[in-house]
Amino acid sequence: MEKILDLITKEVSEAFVAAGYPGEAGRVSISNRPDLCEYQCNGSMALAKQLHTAPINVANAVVEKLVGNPAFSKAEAVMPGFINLNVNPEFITEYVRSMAKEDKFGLKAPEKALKIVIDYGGPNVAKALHVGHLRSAVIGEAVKRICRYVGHDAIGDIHMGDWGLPMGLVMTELQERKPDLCYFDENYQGEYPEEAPFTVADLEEIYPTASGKSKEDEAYKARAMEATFKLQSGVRGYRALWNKIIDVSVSDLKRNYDNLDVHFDLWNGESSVHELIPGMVQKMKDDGFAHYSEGALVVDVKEETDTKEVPPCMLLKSDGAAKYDTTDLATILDRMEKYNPDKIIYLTDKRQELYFTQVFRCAKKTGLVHDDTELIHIGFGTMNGKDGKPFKTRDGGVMRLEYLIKDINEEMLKKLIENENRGISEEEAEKTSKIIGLAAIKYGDLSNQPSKDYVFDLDRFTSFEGNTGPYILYTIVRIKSILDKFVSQGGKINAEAIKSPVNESEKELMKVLTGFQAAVTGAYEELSPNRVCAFIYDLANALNSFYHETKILTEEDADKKEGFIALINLTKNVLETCIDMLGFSAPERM
RNA sequence: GUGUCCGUAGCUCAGCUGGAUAGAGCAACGGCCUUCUAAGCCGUGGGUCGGGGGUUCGAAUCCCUUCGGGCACACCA
Repeated sequence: MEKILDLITKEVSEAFVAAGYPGEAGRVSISNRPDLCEYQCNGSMALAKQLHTAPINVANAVVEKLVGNPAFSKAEAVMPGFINLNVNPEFITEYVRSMAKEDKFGLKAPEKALKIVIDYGGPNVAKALHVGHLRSAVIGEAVKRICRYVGHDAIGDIHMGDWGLPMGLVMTELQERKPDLCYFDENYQGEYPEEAPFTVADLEEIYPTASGKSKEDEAYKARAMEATFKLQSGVRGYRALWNKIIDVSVSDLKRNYDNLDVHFDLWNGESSVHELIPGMVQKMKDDGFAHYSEGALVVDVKEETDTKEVPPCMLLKSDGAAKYDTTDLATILDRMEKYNPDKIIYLTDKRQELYFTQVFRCAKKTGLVHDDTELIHIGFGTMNGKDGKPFKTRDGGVMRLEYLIKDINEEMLKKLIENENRGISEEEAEKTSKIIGLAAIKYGDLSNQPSKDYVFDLDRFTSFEGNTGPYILYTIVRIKSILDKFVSQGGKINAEAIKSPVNESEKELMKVLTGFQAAVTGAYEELSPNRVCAFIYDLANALNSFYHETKILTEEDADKKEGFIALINLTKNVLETCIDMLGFSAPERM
């Protein structure tokens, strides 16, 4: 079904046409003066400017045509030329009733389901996830789920850093510590052992150590580079050892991402496209796009309209090694071959903006993608601490993601225990605290605009008052509680039995519900999950107001009661659908 | 230096393609639990939308300028 604003706009546009004006001027928006009206149309004023007439004359003429329209309970022209509208309650009621009946609350399917690859996560193998990885995972997962809900085919790819010098460093340090490992024996012919000769904890300690050594010790660095080269050129033992590193690391990453309820369809990395690079580079040379500059092989991506200098995209460094650029381009090539996506969306820190314009231009210019393939970079801002500077631990180090989540969950658990224990067992409390904790973290992030920096304030997030994830969950749990009680009293939920509103807060709740479709499509079009957050916050507020004004279970009029139940049931379903899109869920009790 | 993003209440943030009195939350203050979860609801106070110009009937929103901050500017990812 259509968005409610489109339906209303249609009525008003017809009135414009009937009055002899172009219909485009009939665009209706939600009123910004709720004390005066519910919806408004400002088209008369823009139109009057073109026609050199007084706006109020246009508005009056249009309003004349709106009189008697059953959709509206009020239509009036107000100086200097606003058209103020109130919609007939039955119009809203019917719309909400349709939402209850239809699949996806009446959300229109897209004309064509697009294939969308979403590149997010971007962890490095053998390194612990830290807070810097949080936004990519949280926003990326939400964007993926929103794309899917809207009706597109979205593929999430983690795109791990699993190939360059870091791998060589880890292997070098391993050899330093355990030189007798069979992996380093060139004459070794047998099978390599099942068991990895290290744990995740070892890896997480080994990498920084090795990285530190290589900065001070030239010889060490040279060995690491050699190890990297051996790995990349396919030396058997190095490949086998690398596989172990991947295995150990990936299973740990999976555990961490599972905790965040973030799931990838593809666990590809830089290594996945390694073999595509030589052919791709050769082709770019043959096609005349790549040329040497200062010893490096580059593709120029400057454009005449540039207001700043855009450096060329570098395929091979002057030492002949591939770069991050090269890997990303090869990844695009790989994705085009395998999935032929309509869009590829990247989620990284916004500092990589210039880098991605280079890569995207290069991909377009060299014909890696079609002219109409959309390459999109969502650059998100930094997660800051209360001091407004990038989030750090108390001693100034990088905060591990795992610890951050643990801190939140512990705070939540404390809070749950402090509050009434509604017969909740310790076990349930612990489970619930994790659910609420995740909602707090994700909503706290997603309710901000992706591109902006935001302040991650643990105290604020765990105090969970106001516009927070826990408030949304609380609202859902409240509804569940009423519905459970209703059912246990022998009631039957008739989901489609939406009745005309009996009071202002019920009407308001309905009006907010009608904004579902606009919120979801807006979030998709702008790739901004915060649109969904803003919507559910409004919805939760409207529900809570309604809750206070209306006694639901004790309502004696059975017809009214059936309507109340249907309405809060719909509200619950919409809220749960939305938080699922955002990537978290609600507990049964809290 | 060049480019780019940002500056809205004490704090954290909304504000859709310019519209009528700039909105929330936190914090402060005042009400509301014998009745569906008070993690809630209702209310009060708090703003020259960084400054200055301009376009417009009308600007937080568009343009210019200025101040203050973040970030990026080929062999790191």
